[in-house]
Amino acid sequence: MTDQLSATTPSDLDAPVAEGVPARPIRADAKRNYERVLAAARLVFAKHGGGASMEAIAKQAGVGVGTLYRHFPKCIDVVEAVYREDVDELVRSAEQFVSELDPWQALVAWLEAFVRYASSKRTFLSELHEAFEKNPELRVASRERIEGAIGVVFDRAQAAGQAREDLSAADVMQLLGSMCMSATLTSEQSARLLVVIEDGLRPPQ
Amino acid sequence: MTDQLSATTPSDLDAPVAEGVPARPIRADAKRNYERVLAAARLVFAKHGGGASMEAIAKQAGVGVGTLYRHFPKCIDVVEAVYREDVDELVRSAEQFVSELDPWQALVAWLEAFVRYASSKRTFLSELHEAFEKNPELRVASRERIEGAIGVVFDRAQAAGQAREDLSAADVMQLLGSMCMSATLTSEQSARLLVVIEDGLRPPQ
DNA sequence: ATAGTATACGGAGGGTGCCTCCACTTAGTC
DNA sequence: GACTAAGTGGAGGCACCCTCCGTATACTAT
Repeated sequence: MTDQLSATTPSDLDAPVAEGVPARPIRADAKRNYERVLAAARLVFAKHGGGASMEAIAKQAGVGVGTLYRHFPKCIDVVEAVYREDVDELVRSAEQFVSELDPWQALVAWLEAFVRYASSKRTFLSELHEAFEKNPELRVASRERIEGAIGVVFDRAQAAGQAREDLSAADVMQLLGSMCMSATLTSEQSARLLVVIEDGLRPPQ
Repeated sequence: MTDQLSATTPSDLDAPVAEGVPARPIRADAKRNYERVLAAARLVFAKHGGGASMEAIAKQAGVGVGTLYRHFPKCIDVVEAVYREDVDELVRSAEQFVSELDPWQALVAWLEAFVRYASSKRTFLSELHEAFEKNPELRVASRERIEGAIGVVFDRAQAAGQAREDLSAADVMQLLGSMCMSATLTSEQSARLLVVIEDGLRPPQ
């Protein structure tokens, strides 16, 4: 019983498999419901934490549980899909900042986006952990994607002489990531520490 | 922790614990069942992973679920109690190794015990994470106790000139702990890496 | 348009797990 | 031995995950 939707990102939804046999396109209502469920899940997770029930998500999305399970065979698949979207968002925001802001501002903006992203995962850690356990590829792939995103922003700032040269993007990731993972971090504290990190990233005078 | 019972349910409704005249002692059958449950839980967790059901644990222990819940009001409390015992064991083994082995052998023996301990947590991580989330004190206290244990062993090895001087026990803990936390570590790999670490801890020639 | 069909939908219900409740039993005390 | 607080067991309530299948609907071919 394999379900193609479960492990795909929304961008894959509209294209049939380009493999000779012309599969039917995804039905419009199915695509709509998939997106509604995902949006609902994000909302419910934000409100009730990662332990929210499938019934609650289905209700919020205005669909039956059967529909929900059609798109996400297992409970944990919803968590995974939301997380993948969040990582997408983080990657996309890096590109956006690079195109709109000057190198230093883009770096700061992205670091702040990262802290926001990480803090939205605080109520969620157990479930995310479970998702990583079930599917180790998710952890590795996500880390790579995030490192790629910060790489773009950070290298650009370095190239512009606005970030110190003796660090790599991976270093910054390590520093910020582990800070955000700490179980006792408050949002005020993270704001203060982020300033410290930002100042520390400037080239030494 | 010398008294396991008092640590699990500190919120007793008992009369004010006046030093001299204690309330009734814990009944023999209650104590016996507490220990049977804990032993059963360890067994079941080892066999079925941390997601084992309370019913399974009660059955393995040969008690009713009511009894189980009397001792451990919440499911996660069982996880926590087992974990606390494991940390105890780790601390005790440090003392034992120090008293029985020479400084270097004791260090190696303890590092191996730690890797064993950590690997027994592999099937358990989500639940442990949840326990930490519910009770942050557990994480901090356990870390301190473990660092205390390795401190004894490592400092002794340093004092005997059998471990390099430019490291602290916390450094060793950091190195080994994060190695063991990696989600993709196999037991063969951990054995190989442990040898690397052990050799690296020797004083430079 | 219309008919035909693969696809998708909904939600009742099966199965399981956490936890509560309380009638019964028992260890410890007098 | 009688008394009583402490402890026990397990039926049952509730919530949750997931399956199943009758019904509805979006697409396709004509």
